[in-house]
Amino acid sequence: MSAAERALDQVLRLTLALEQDMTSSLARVGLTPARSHVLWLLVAEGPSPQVALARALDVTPRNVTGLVDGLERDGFVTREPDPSDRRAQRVTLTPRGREVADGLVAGRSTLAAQLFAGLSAERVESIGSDLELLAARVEALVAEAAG
Amino acid sequence: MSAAERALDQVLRLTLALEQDMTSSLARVGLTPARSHVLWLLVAEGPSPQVALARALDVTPRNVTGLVDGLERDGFVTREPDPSDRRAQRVTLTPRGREVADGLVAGRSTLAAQLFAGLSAERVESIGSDLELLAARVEALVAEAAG
DNA sequence: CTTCATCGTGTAGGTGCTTCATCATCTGCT
DNA sequence: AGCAGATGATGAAGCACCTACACGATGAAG
Repeated sequence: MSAAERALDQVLRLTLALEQDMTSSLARVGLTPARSHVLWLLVAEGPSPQVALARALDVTPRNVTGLVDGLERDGFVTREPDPSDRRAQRVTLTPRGREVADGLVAGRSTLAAQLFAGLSAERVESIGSDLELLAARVEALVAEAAG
Repeated sequence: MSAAERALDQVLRLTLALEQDMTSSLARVGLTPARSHVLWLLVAEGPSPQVALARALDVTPRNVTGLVDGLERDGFVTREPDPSDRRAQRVTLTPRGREVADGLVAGRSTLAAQLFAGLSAERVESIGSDLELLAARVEALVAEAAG
């Protein structure tokens, strides 16, 4: 097995472990990965119509309806009429939703700190740019495959 | 945003892109990620009882039943009686299944080569060990959370 | 030979995703 | 103003992946 294949294996191992870690962390606060993405967006963008969420998440609007259904049922968001478009539903964080969403942001910082603890700033920067290169290459492959 | 957070963002970006790339590649040969894992195992381990697959995949045996149902329906595997245990079903690759599974192995090599093309051997090794460190740390977090 | 563990699967259900159809509303063009 | 077509959200139907629980069949150990 080549060095590149070994490195790829480590990437896959990392992705698998990260997914497990994030899924279990989210479950502890009553969230799933997909629903947490919605909260994340709402923190970043503020109250948004569902179609905007669908575009940002790269999923169908129908799917956002379902995700928001779950978040609404669990008290994280509410649907409110959009003042500028009577067709649209503006999804808005409840106080509890904002609390949990802020926890997500904090959790991300904590995870970053744990992952790179004890590494010099230069090392972290270097790892970051390596990862950026890899990510860009995979994205290019995806774009190529799609186009 | 700290350097660590920026690096973590690149990890997440990489995982997202990789998932998209792999999912679409697999779809082209009529496979889903979960079903491809089963094929991958069958290549590595040879014909296996379903309970062994469940343990290796870290999912419930019931789930393996469903995955094998799909693979069987699509002609990738067959269920055969286990000669040493009449309760067990030995899952075996069909010729077509083996062909596709060999393609998966080849695809992984190709992807590794594309990802690390143009990088020196030392650089690839270095990236690999960085990734290994990160993966180990995340796995430690997962184990801690589970325990 | 009885008891207990194990293998696979039926049933039921939750989540995430899709396509297609539909209704209400918005928008641009005449 | 009025109409045609685009757009926002959702119902219906369906697939993939996963779970827990229950059960029948078989294995293994006393």
